[in-house]
Amino acid sequence: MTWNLAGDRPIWLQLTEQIQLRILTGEYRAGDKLPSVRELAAQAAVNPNTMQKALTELERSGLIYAQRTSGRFITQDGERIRELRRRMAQGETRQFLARMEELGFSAGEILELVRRQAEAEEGKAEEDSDDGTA
Amino acid sequence: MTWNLAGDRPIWLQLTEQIQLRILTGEYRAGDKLPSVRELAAQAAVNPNTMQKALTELERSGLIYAQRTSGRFITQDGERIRELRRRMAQGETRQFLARMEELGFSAGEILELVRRQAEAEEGKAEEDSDDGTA
DNA sequence: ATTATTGTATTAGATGCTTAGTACAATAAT
DNA sequence: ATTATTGTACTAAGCATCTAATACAATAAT
Repeated sequence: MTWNLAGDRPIWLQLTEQIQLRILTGEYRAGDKLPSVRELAAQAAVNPNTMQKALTELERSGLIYAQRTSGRFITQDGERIRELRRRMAQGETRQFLARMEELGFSAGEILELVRRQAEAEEGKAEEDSDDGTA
Repeated sequence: MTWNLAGDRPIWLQLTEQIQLRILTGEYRAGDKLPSVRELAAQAAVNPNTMQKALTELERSGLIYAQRTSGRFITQDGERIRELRRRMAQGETRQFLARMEELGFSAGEILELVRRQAEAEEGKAEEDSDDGTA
């Protein structure tokens, strides 16, 4: 995964979300040591102050904690991480359904769209990993 | 539908999106006259300049057009509106799938979550409109 | 002809975000 | 003991957004 920052929202917020995503997906695992503020800032090509703000936000939510000079670490509480992942998925789904219903689609139509889009992507992925043989 | 403005993105952008949504859903119909800039700004409780910027953006995309002193109107091109609605739906679906797959869910799991969430909401809606009889 | 409405443009000020630069305290590494 | 690393804090400057206050031109309404 790479850092992907859009211009229409505060960067520190996007950093918070993306680091959280890395924790939820296991790219950063429970108990792991995070790179230092300066290192993360360099990776993401942002100012250390901005990264600092993002990390402070993640501490507030309890997902990471700081130790004065050893660095920052992911929480040991794996169940908390899995639970948050479940809640995120539910939130995304609820939000998606709400937006689609605002656009005037019924539950059945939405399911059909998701099914078709998923198939389309799967087909594309298979092509990408194809060796070209028939 | 009511004006719903969050603080983490430019207000003029959110206004653009929400007016567009009203056009796509038929709340504003093809050929309709829009309220004046000042009127819309008052409705949304924002500065007229901000609403002006939002409307200018919608003109750029061809969804509305301005007539010097008569006001602003929705495009007559109904097919264009329906086409944009289809594309929006596809975009939302693609984006949703991408986010869920980032979270590590398979196509099958995603479909199941959507199905369950849709049922949950349907049940809730029925309760809401229920007269209380068994 | 006069008035009101509408789109449009401009300037100024307040606020938040981001970067840049610097500094300090605590402690791990040597 | 000394040095390097780390989290943390602060100030200043640049920039975009938003609000506020006007102003002007075109034309619909009267």
